[in-house]
Amino acid sequence: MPRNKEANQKVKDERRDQILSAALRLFATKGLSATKITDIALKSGMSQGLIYHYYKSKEEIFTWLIGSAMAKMNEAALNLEKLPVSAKEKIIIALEGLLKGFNENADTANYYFLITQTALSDAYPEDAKEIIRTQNDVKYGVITRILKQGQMDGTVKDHDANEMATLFFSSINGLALNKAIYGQRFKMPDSNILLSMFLK
Amino acid sequence: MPRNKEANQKVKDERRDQILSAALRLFATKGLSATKITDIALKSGMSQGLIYHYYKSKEEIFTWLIGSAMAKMNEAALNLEKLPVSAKEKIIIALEGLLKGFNENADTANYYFLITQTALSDAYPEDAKEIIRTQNDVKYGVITRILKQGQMDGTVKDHDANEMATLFFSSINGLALNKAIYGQRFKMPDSNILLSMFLK
DNA sequence: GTCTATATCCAGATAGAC
DNA sequence: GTCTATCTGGATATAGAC
Repeated sequence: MPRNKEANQKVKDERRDQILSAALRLFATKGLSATKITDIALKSGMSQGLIYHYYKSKEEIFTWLIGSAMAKMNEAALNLEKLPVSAKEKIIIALEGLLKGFNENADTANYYFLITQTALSDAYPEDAKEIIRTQNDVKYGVITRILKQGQMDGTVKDHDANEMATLFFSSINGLALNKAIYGQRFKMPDSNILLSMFLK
Repeated sequence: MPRNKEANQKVKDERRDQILSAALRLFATKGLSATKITDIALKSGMSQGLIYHYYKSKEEIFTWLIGSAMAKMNEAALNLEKLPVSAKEKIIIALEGLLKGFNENADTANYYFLITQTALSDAYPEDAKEIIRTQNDVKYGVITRILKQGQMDGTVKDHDANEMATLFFSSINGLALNKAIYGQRFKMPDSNILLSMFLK
């Protein structure tokens, strides 16, 4: 019995992951409202009914995705801040890492779009919006602090750091959306062009 | 009789405009699928039934909006290209005009978001997607040509012009989305920061 | 032209068999 | 745990009165 319990738990986790990964792509390409539970069931290879065995509702799946996306992003941002390198280096690493992520893993761009949609739209679950509202400024804070540090050591341009951070994420977001739209056909621009906004 | 005909036509046009302007805001904040015809009716102050007197379906309203948005943008782009000023000046005018537009007219940002959504999502009308597919490269073409001209006269940086154009619109799009999300609370960054990506 | 009432359909969620 | 069948609500679109 205790043995089976573990095995069962593993199956359960796998199922939940299947659902999440199918849902992520569907939500990103169709939006929450236009994604039907049957779509998710079809794509994850199970019946509609079974979905409800693992999640209470479509909204719950959605909110779960947003929560884990924000958690991953914030973790990455905080790890970046702790790296034992200069501010300038951190900015280069961040930017190149993000662009590379978009190229190598389609889900990365999808997560970005999901977050944008959710923040913008009234039609998304309130608790998902709440997660974004409370957690979005973590990564903004990290980049702003790094930029300010770079200004102190003279490697970063002397524009307003908050405005630069806004442009940092606006541009990244814009690129993510382009990537999500055009997929393989989208050629990521050279990171040096973007860097020239921030670095002296 | 011929007199009334004109008056009637005017009322009809006004009604159609009311519907379009209500629909634009709703589509931009909720997405196509989550926007109900009753929402549009409520916001434009008429009954559901009447909407169908002016438009065949929700999708038709949507496609109409996309068409007019693309037409306006392309017209603006082509006018920009014809201005009797230097390439550098054109880039400055374009960027500052866009940022100003986002600040002064909320609909501008909404149009951008609508277009992004439509390009990305399978759940949007095929003819709307087609409009974007065929017309989106007009403005890309304009900016790319201006950038190349600026490279020839030595005022624009020597990165790949296509990549710079991509970054131009990605950044603009990202800012438009931020504006659409945060409205008044969003402070547009100084255009000089963005310009530093392109100008020497 | 405009409204109210309604037919029709479709999707979310549940129930119950295996 | 998984499926099929079904309940139920809500949204699109239409019909018909004024």
